[in-house]
Amino acid sequence: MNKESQTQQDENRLIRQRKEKALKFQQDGIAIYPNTFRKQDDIKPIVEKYKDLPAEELENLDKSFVVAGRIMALRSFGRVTFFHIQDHSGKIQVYAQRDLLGKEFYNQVFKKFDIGDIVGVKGTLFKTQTGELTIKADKVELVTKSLRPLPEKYHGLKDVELRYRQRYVDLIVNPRSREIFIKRSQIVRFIRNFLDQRGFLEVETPMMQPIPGGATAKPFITHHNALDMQLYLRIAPELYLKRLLVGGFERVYEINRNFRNEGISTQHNPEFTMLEFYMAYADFKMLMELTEELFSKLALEVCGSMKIPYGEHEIDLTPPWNKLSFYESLEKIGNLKPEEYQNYETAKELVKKLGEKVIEGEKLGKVQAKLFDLLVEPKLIQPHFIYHYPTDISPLSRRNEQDPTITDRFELFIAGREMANAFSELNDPFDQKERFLEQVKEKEAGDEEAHFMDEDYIRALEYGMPPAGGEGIGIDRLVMLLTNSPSIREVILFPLLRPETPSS
RNA sequence: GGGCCGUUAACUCAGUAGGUAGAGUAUCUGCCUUUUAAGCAGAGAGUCGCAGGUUCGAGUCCUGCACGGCCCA
Repeated sequence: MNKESQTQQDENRLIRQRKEKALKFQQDGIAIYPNTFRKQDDIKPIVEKYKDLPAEELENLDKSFVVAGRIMALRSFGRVTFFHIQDHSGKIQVYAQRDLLGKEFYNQVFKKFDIGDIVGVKGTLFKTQTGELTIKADKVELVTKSLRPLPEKYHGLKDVELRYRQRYVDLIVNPRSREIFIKRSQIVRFIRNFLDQRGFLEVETPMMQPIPGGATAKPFITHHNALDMQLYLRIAPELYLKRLLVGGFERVYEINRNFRNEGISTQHNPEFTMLEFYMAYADFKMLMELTEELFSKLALEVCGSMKIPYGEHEIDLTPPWNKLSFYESLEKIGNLKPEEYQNYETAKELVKKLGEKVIEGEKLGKVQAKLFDLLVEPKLIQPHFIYHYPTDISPLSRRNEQDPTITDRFELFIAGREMANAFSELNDPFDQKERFLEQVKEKEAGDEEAHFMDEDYIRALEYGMPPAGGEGIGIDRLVMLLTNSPSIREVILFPLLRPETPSS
């Protein structure tokens, strides 16, 4: 079905009526999409400033306001009409009286305005008998005609599919949705300030990479025509950011999209936003403190408290947070004995018993990570740093000085989910090369998520990268946490959906 | 990829035992100068997601498909 017939089929009586109405306006010389109205006031400041003023004082105010917004509700009484308009800041009631607007205008033009139309209003403030601050309109003019009816005023738009596909409608009618995205913006801004104040430089590194690296994940593949070259959408910016440490920038960060070619769930969207930052002359322990400070201050700023609700839980982000080594967590939270997780065969059996697959030739660290995912992660509701991950599953992390089989790395868990991943960076090119070679072996053995060899990255390390700590924080999950959202799709404006089919 | 659930008017939802499809909001026509989920009277509005099947008869039962949601992998 082509686009034209699809929109035609889409058309129902309500839309047809509105289109006819719009054409009639045009025939009568009333512009339906003029760009001449200039608003002077935001609604919210007016409401905040005057809503508590007594009626008599409002009468004597002698002040005119010029606002604009979308008509959200309309109550008409013959010669007088009440309606609410909504702008980006808030909502206010407007009172339109036939005798004030002129009989002909009121009957022939104003009464034909629809819910959803954007109008400009000029008028003075007063209070209705029920005490609501209201603008008495001297003038109402059409700014933009709306051709489609808005969802029901009381229940709003609930259908999640429609909310995601037509986010613009969701944003018009669901205040909760608007709040989430305003908060998201505040969160990102706060993080930028936080890092800027500490001397970090914001940078942008390639989203299209010839060798995808910095994480274990399946990449998207794309192609550049002029260069006739295969490219990958990045799975992480890590290796580029560390090249910048080699280049002499000692503190860098990037907030941008990563792309991972994996399933979709309440916690995964194929493209998602990640903060990564790198700090020279720092180690993973310093990053723990920095993370505690960032999250707790962020919660205080955005939610007004370090204790925040999430689903059925109350999460307390007040530092310091719980800290457990990876193995300790398997024992204390996963209730495993060392002999159960340290013995390769026993650990493998245990994973299978818990219903997960073990791939032939998988290393012990990977099997232990599966035990962790199954037995420990879901229980980490309050903030927990889990540190000293097996070297097997940490190909870019610095080895621990005492025990080379583990790394100076931590992950942060809140509400049963990974929120951050950080480590003292591996800056030894000899070791890094060996780790890459290990990864290549795993890749050849069939692990699609294993790292590629990145010769240029090794070359960069050979010039000398200062010792550093680096961390990645998933912004979407952080926003979920701070907005008490159960699904990642609630915090992404346009989550990936299959294309609309004409019949669905 | 697997399991469960959903898809009925523009929106939010009902729909009994398989017997011609309902409500509220929105829309249209009246009445109405302080309403606020305004009110009153009346009217119109549906390929019941799509395609098959069973049946005298399917929104309802069966199969497949599409889209979405939740859980699992």
